[in-house]
Amino acid sequence: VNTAPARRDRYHHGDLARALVTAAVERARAGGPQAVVLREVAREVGVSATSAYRHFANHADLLRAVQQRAQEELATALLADPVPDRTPDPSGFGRLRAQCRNYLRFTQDQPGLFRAAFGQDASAAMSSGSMHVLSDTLDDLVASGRVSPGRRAGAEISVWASVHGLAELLLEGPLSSLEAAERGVAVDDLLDFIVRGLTD
Amino acid sequence: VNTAPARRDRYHHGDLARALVTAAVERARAGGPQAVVLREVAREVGVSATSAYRHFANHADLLRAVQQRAQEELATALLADPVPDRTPDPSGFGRLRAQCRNYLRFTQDQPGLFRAAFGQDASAAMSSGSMHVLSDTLDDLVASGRVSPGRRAGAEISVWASVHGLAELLLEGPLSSLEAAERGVAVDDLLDFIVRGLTD
DNA sequence: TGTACATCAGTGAACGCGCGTTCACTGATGTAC
DNA sequence: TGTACATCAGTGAACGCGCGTTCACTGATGTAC
Repeated sequence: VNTAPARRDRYHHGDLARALVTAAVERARAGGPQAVVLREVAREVGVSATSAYRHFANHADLLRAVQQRAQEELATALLADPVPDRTPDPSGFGRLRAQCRNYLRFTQDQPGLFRAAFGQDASAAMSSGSMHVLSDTLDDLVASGRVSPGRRAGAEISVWASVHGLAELLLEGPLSSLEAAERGVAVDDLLDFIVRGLTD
Repeated sequence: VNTAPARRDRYHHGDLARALVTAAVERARAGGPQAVVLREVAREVGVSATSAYRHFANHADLLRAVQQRAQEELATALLADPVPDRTPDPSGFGRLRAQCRNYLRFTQDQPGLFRAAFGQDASAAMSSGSMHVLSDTLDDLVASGRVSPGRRAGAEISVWASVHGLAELLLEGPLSSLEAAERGVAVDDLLDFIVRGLTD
């Protein structure tokens, strides 16, 4: 797309590794992991394609860096408070619901990054971001007595799976043809479904 | 892989379209949608690459046929009875559980086909297989009084999302590093989670 | 303060790859008469 | 029953593409003395 190489004043870039990752992330944001083309990324930064090999072993290595950044951005997005004026939360599940909504919102708003975050070999995410966010919230629900300890075990996996699955189905799966209103209903239904699954 | 072209006795193949799809499906089974290489598929069938264009508009068209077959195979797999000697089913949710297990089993046993079924533009699946199977089972659960009518609305989407999500996370997502035993626990937890989500 | 030199970070040209697709074509088939 | 001919289903050679990666290289930097 942007074929014209960027200008650069100094021969040495100074922070080329970071610049390449940033450009690569923006490409992924716009077009998913497939859009992370090494030569194109270098071109955008205004550097020869070869120079990337001073900082990354190969293309897959660059993609791994993008994946990590995408996962971080997703985890950060989960923590956003979607409700400006905090509504009352009698059930106590408001925070969990908000995080699930944020997850689904992120996948809709940033499909490219979402794809990049969970592409190819995403095993590294196990110990990272989104999982911990959900775990913490579930821990608090147990602490406040909303969720019984017996329901806690493995709950983050079930919750995560539910949300992740709906995201996939809506994004490019069989539910991608749903209208906005239908999507909203599906999301609302799923949130209720999740809360019921955590209680009795 | 198999570079040697197949032999053929007659000039006209007779059923080339079907033969190409079958070969393409087997490639997808082995290596996912990316393994469906038009030239390679033609080679395996023992036919020039050009001949494929007598039966498919282009590569994407062939891939669509593969996708459809993969979806059919998944839907069929859902109906398999995984328990040879039928265990008693006091809760009445045995059939739903079995179908969910079958879904997850299919994604583990046939990752390539699963990827092919839900690749790129899978919107066609909306009206097809897996969805209907789940819907029918849920309808029966309502009919037999196991699930209240109020819980029925949109339930297939929530159930499907849960199962599909766990499949994704286990397959190439962040949970791909789980051992077999841990996977089993995650699946069992999810099934309980789903049943609870459907009831109260 | 000046200089030699190892090291680091960049360059441009080139390669091989194998794909999807198009082209002008030829062999086989089946139907009208 | 035989034959002309339109149509269908196949062929092989060729093209353009743009990628990731390697190569031998050059410019800039910083440190030891």
